[in-house]
Amino acid sequence: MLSESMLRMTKQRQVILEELKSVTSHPTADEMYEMVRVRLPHISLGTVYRNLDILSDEGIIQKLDVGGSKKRFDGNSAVHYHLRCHVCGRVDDLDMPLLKGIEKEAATLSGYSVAGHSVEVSGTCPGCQN
Amino acid sequence: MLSESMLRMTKQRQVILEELKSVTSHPTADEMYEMVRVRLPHISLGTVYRNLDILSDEGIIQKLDVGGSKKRFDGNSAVHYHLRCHVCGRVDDLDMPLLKGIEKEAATLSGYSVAGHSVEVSGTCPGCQN
DNA sequence: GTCGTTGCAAACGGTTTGCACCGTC
DNA sequence: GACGGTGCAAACCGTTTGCAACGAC
Repeated sequence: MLSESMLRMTKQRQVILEELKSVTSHPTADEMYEMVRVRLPHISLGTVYRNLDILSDEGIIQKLDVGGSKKRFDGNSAVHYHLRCHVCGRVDDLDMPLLKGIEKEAATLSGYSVAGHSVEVSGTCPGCQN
Repeated sequence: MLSESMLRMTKQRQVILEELKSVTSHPTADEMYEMVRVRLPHISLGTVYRNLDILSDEGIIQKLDVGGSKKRFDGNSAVHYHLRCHVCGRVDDLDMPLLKGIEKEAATLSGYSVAGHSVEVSGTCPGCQN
């Protein structure tokens, strides 16, 4: 696609992408900043934000709008559900089959032109249950 | 419960609750502020935020953590799903039966102590489809 | 050489908070 | 009259943006 041909692979963009792909957690922008700074100590937080935005616009990564005030990022661009711990805030993948019928049902009920759906289960993660 | 006995029903709190219960939309805090100002022109935005927080802590209303940067509030405290228009940002109720099995399934798969779940369908609302 | 990208710092938008006064219980 | 609630404004926090220098193509 057109926008792809304009994407320059800078050192910063490459490291951000590699670091995100290397973890199965769902880091926030400032967690990504800390991870990337190990390899690129002079990178700025603004650059991290800009690249995470660009990479998610391209569909290479996912920007998650789960509960909580901070957005999180997911190196896995496939649709899948999430679990969120309301004690420590961590977000885990929920490896469950997708609810296939829900989008068509929602479209019929509401008249919306449906583009997607998300499911978030909240609770206490094993580590926070003591 | 203890906290309930300490709740004072001020004019501001009462009007905020009445206005939220009177609409089926899911207003943001500043939309609530505008709605309430019709009846209480001198109310402050901070008071609106404080009361919305208190009322949702009491379980009288719901604070919605749906996609988008602003939190929204729902006078209907029963669990239900939502639709969000990614063009105009409006949030509608999705009147669908709850997915009963999903919490138990998630708990089994993840080891989480599950407290709840949410489903959000996104797309374009009828009004934004032209 | 062009033009997208970077680092920096300042600005932004939504929300929270400290304070002195006010009004409900 | 005690003490929770209010209005106001300043602070806060995550995120975005303007700008001049930089570097990938």
